[in-house]
Amino acid sequence: MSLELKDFTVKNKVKVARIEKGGLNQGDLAKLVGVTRQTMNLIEAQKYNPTIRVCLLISKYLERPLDELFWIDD
Amino acid sequence: MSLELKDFTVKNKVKVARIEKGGLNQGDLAKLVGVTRQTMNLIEAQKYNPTIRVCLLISKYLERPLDELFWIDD
DNA sequence: GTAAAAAGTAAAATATATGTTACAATTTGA
DNA sequence: TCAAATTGTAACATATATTTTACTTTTTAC
Repeated sequence: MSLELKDFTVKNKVKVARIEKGGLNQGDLAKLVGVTRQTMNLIEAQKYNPTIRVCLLISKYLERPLDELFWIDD
Repeated sequence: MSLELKDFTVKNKVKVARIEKGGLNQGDLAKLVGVTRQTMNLIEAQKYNPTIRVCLLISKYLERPLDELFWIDD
């Protein structure tokens, strides 16, 4: 059984970055980005693999580069 | 009718970056990343919105930062 | 010029990101 | 403390990313 795409778990520091930004809760960020709070919760919990569009909007509103917010360790 | 998520079109320069890397065709890159050639074709044609995992792997194999490869114009 | 390779594309099926609703657990501030 | 705000989570529904198969068009190399 070879290495599958899903073996590369995407890690992120969205939660840390959001809190460092200050005064922004999950619901606020979700609303800015245009997803539900539940989706933002799952992203912060690293439970799945968002689309680049959502990531770009998170990057924009948290004012952090994509490469700083999302990575895979290999 | 307010602004929807889908109004933010994701742009990318994957095709340019792949060709600049040299000696890598769509099929090669697709195989490295672990998606089909058709998916890579649609991504390069900017027909849709890939997941961050696929983007991270493209970034890795093309040796370009995410922020350089993908963006939204607003 | 022509054959082979690469790229573009499309329809139908499948996997999964995201939404909706609802409730429980935890944290925060008075 | 205790109530309110925030966060975690779960089942089910929906939208869409990705696959599969297959064919056409364009590019490349001889």
